[in-house]
Amino acid sequence: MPELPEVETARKVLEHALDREICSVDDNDEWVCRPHPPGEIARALVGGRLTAAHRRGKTMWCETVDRDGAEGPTLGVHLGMGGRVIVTNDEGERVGGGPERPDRRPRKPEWDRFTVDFADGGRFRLFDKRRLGRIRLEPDLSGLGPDAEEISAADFRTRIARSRSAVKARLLDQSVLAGVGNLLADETLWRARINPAAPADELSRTQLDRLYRNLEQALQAAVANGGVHTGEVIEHRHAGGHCPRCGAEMRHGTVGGRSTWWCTKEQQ
DNA sequence: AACAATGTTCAGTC
DNA sequence: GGACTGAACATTGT
Repeated sequence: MPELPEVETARKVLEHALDREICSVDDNDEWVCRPHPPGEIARALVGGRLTAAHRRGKTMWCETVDRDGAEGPTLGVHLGMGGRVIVTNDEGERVGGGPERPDRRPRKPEWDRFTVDFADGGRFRLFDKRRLGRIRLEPDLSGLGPDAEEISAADFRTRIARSRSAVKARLLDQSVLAGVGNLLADETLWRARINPAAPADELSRTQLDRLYRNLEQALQAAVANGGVHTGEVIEHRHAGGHCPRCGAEMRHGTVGGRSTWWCTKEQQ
């Protein structure tokens, strides 16, 4: 489920993995750790420590130091479509909370795509059934726009409206602003009563400001309530669903290459 | 059985 | 260069 709110939760979990000596690293999943060959990330980290956990949009990265305390490489962590960060103590108990979803099915060990073991017996792992998450050294953040939680109204307006593309495609474009995913985009557009397919450069100043306000509100609500799936329109995104405000039918289509639902009456 | 799913990236095309 | 499409990744759920 990771969009900005979930990734921020994961970042906080990751903070529990800081300042502990790294004694071994399993980086053998060549897909998740690409382009690094197995062992490369391990060599870069073993003996050192993670010292800070940052986030911009859906991308996280840790600062590191080596065994002598000198600056080490940054470690990029991306959850992809369904990855989770899990940190445990020396008794295997979860620390730092995070999604409390009890596992209904037994967890296969191979779903741990990357693990860092600490000298104190603790462990950090990227748990990711779908293998769409990613770990890499020195991740390139230059292609990311400003974080959706931090962008100003004025910056938001200019960046979104700079193109003819559908406004939803602009919201999803991580180089325009970072952190909005498919569900949050639908929730935001529904709250703002704007058609997802509307050309971004044809939105009025009023609409852009309404979009901005509703993005910030949807973001706050998602953080407070535990994730983007708690959005007001999310449970109505299905065939036969109705708008929870006006009762009109919800319509489905593809916008910006992603599955999209909108209210036929309020989002014309 | 077929198809869609919260994300990114890359190749190909217009 | 910009924008769009489809594929790839592996698994689950409808």
